[in-house]
Amino acid sequence: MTVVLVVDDDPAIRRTLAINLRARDYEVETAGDGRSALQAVDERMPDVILLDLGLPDLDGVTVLRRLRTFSQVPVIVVSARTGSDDKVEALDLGADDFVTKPFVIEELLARIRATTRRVGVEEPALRLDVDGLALDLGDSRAVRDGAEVHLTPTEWAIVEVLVKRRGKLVRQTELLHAVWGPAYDRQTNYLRVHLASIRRKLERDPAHPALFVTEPGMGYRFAPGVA
Amino acid sequence: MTVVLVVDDDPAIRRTLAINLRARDYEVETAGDGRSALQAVDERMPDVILLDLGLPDLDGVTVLRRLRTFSQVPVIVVSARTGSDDKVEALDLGADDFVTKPFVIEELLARIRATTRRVGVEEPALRLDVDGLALDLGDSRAVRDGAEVHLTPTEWAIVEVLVKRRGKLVRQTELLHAVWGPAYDRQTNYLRVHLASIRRKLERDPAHPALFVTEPGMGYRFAPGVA
DNA sequence: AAAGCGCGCTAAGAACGCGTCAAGACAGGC
DNA sequence: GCCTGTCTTGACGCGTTCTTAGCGCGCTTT
Repeated sequence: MTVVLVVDDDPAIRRTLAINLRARDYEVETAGDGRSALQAVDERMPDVILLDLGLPDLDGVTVLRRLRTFSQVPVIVVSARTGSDDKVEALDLGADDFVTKPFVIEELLARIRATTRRVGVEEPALRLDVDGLALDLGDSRAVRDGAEVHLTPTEWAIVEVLVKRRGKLVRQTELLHAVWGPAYDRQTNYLRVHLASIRRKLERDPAHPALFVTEPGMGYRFAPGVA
Repeated sequence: MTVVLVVDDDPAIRRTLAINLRARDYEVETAGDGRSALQAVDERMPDVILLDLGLPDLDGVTVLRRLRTFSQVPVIVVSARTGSDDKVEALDLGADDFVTKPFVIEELLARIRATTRRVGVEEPALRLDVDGLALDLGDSRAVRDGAEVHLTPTEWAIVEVLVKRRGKLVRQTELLHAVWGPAYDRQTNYLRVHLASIRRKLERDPAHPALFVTEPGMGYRFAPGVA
């Protein structure tokens, strides 16, 4: 699980970020000033830090400088300062990215993903862990109840499409088009056969699928957590 | 010397960036469209790419997608598109940063420094020692159970790609592209033959590979420690 | 109630992918 | 010019995966 440390003196921003991050399956730690931020880095070893520059005790720049004396953890500065001087300073002190307030949450999340990807941290977007099933699309690995399961290329192709749109209905023609190409729009029996083997490997009870659900007449849906 | 590839359809921007970068002792290569950009990556192996999204032939997003099928080189998107959707898309496709035009040159330079610094930090994975096998990518030396083993240039090229992405699946087309070039995408038999000799030299039991694992239909994976 | 449809399931043959071997091509060094 | 090491190319066998067809069940339609 990826741990994000949010450092900001404004409780409202801490809360907003925490909610959005937790909704994306990040684990969130918060700090309201520089000292507790540095302490939190020591204790929690976060995978990425969102750092505001305007802190009550230490300047954000100072926090960054001290941090870099003992840790290489990725830092994304989130600040109201828009001047390029501030950006240059922060980046040269070891920050990995610089986002100005007000920010669009989607963009910040994408920048977190980009940064963690570069550093090699596992992304929650590509990793997922529900109901005893662990899937890693980036690594192409699947683990059911602790045991590694082998999926064939076609099975992976189907699983990827469904998982990337988790919760949403994917029509049969869409799946066929994505996996086999436009010419196979009508080969719904392909799906029946391969979904059967996918369920046999990934479902807890293949006879009563809880994860890879059929919507009769429409398509399939990856519905985790809708127990 | 750090090589920067500047991809933009506007000659004025190419020139401006080239002048500024050369003044900072970067080596600069330029490209005005997507195809020549991808070609330049193959030929010059740049350390960082500045990529405009509005190109005359291929969309910048397409360039990025294709690029990521064979190279992990850092990409900073430099675009006039300011929408957060564009940013999210580019970042999730594998871009490392996103700068909007017009940009302050100092900030762009700082972002280049930040990106290259981050990539340089994780490099020292050049030596490794697992399961009786010692590899030194810098020296191109391999030692199996105390005895020095000789690898051919092609074998080294393959091993390097796999080891640098240890644990991750590397697709056959990626390997072929990285080792033989874009024209050899289909020559999967090259891989079969060379992987055989790599295993004969590096695996403890070449008949049952534990390190250089095949993922049928997908690619290969260097998976140390997954005993 | 019967017919039609869509889906899950199974099993078989066909097709594919991989590892292996061996022979030929090629280049560099002596 | 020959020798050595390397890379390419083709062929074969084996195991896996995909395709295809057929059957049964449950739901919807007529």
